[in-house]
Amino acid sequence: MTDRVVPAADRQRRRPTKQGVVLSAELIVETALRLIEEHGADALSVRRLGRALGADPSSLYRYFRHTDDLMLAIADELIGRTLRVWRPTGDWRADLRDLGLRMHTGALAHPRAAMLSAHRVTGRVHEIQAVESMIGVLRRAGFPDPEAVRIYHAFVDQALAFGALDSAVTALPRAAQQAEAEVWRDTYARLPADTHPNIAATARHLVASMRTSSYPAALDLLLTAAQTRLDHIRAQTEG
Amino acid sequence: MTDRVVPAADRQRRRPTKQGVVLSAELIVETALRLIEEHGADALSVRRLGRALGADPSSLYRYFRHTDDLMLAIADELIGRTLRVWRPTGDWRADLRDLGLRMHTGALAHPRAAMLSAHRVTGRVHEIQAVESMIGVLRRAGFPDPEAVRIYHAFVDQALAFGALDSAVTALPRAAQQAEAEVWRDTYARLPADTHPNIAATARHLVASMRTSSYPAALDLLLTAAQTRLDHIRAQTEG
DNA sequence: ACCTTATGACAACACCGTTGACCTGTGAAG
DNA sequence: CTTCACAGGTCAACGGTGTTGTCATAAGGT
Repeated sequence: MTDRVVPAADRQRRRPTKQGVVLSAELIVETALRLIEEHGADALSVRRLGRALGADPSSLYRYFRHTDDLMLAIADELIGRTLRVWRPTGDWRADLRDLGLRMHTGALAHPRAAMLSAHRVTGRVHEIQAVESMIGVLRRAGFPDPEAVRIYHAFVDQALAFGALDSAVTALPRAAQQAEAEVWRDTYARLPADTHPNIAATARHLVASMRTSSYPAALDLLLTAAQTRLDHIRAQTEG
Repeated sequence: MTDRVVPAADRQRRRPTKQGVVLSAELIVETALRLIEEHGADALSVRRLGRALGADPSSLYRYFRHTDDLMLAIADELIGRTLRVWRPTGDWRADLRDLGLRMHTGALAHPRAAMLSAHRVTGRVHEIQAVESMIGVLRRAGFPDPEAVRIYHAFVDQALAFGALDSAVTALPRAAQQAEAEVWRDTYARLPADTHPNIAATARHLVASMRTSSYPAALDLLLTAAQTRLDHIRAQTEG
């Protein structure tokens, strides 16, 4: 077999499956996303997806080389949805903050998909658009090219990494999730001051903080550091 | 079957396998870690682990309820190893930097375990020790309690999130991993300047940067922002 | 109306985690 | 010593997985 996949653009023979469904890459991706959200990340298998579509599992290999290919298509679709609602204003720091928060909440809206795709490079249209936009924001802000790339890399990976981490938490079974919250209240908050002075002194803040994601804080720290760097660069070029 | 697992402490009948190996939870964990290190993350399956140990795969279910159980045992072992080699010096920034990098490389040394445990709160001794140490470092540096907790939370989640993210990349099949590297060279680096000016202008830096983890950069940005915050706080309390 | 061929279907392969039933050596009790 | 309960190793099987070689057929261009 050389390659059973035909590029989406070249497809024309829209032949329905036995159950009357007309397949397409888009339909497959949509169905996969629905499957993941409704029945969990483990619900995504070629066979189950085929069943959900009303098609033989092997038919999907006419559209995607292998499951990994499909994962990338799903990831790109998610990127596209996030980017589509982002409206940059020209204020680099506010724009990046907005985008970061959107990426994070976007991931949390599809936790299982986010967990499976956060670490993938798709090289597809939506991702390319996103990269172009982000680097553009940084360069227009005045960051020299190497610095812009460095900060872009850290920024995007941090958004994806926290998105996946926080998604993993929400994907935990209800019981396990509640149990983890209780560990902070019942274990950490009760440690005696003589053996664990620092935890005891900050217990109240710990319990409060650990209930929520630290991503907004981490994002602000990253942007603050970038701002510092930018001020430094501007001072140098002026002086 | 009620439960085929017997607590490690209660075990006494040390019966060798057909191939003469005497099993134990420790031996299984060690062998699993070796397997991951030597043959990649996807080399770890119950069947392969059984083969590597010289035992029937189903024997392992006498020691661990299921694979997840085994993964957690492995993760627990890793936390211990990381913390055991950390020696704080008193310089808060250097100490946190050192710990962050150790956590990250510790995760990368055993990607599968890192991916499964990054988002879990164990409440066990090693974890508690780590929390106490980190918050202690920040408080001694002069951060007020709410600020110390905020930065601790962002710091530890960042280390865990990047550890898991980068682990996921290395856990990818060889082929997929190489394919991703090629996307930057063959797709991004070849985009024309008229449609994607920002990517075209920074292509060289992008290809170089994307080859490596952005965690060190992200960590330094976080620490820089923390330093800025600390300077600000000190100026206020002095003035 | 014909012919090509894209595309769907089928069957098979080699793997996976997990479990119920079985067998046997171990170690303690008599 | 011998006995004997049973921990712990083994076997075979189940239902799942991704993937591929082969075949059948309907769609579309000529």
